[in-house]
Amino acid sequence: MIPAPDKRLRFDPLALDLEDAPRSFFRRDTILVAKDLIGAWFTRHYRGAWYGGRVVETEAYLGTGDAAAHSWKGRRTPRVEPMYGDGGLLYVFFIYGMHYCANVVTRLPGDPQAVLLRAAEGPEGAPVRLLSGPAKLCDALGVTRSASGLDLVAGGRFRILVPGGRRPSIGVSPRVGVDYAGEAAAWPLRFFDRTSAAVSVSRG
DNA sequence: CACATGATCGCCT
DNA sequence: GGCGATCATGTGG
Repeated sequence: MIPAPDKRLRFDPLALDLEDAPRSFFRRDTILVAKDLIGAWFTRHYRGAWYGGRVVETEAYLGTGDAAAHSWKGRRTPRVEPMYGDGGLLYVFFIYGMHYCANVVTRLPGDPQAVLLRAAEGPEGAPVRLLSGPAKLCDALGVTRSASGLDLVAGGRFRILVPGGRRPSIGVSPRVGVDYAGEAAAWPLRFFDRTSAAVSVSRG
């Protein structure tokens, strides 16, 4: 069973003019998806109510040629399997013995790329830093291993809702915590909302 | 089977 | 900016 989300993340999607991102949104180029997820809402439907936050920080993981990606060199294990699925799946992994991180799978089946959700802003009234980090985001929304592989598109419990119109000003930097990845550690694949106070670490 | 390590965080200095 | 908490996962024997 998936843990309950933090009550402070409850919100009303109807008040925000949001719509479900379609499959085609996720099948696009991973860097484009990572940028377009800034400003989108990562949401969870739980016991008749909606919970979630507006994504303000992401990282692109580019698949078999990216030394920082779990699918580097085609590595394919039960854990990583959702990355090999269709764009729009959720990929959750456990790290450091105590934390989970959530990724949105991109591209087509067999092309294991994804976008890590690093930080979000909760609805009005929620503590500013409640979702400011990939593990905190998962903790607050109740995202655990059992959510890995779920489809974000099929009208299920977890969804990505995108706003119309205006786009935030987006900053770019290298990814966090991937120093081991050689040349790939310097690639500019972290994206964030320049105006958000909820961005997890320094603003490169 | 055993072991090394990590897409982290918060607390300490 | 260093460190400990704490364990699934992958790799190698």
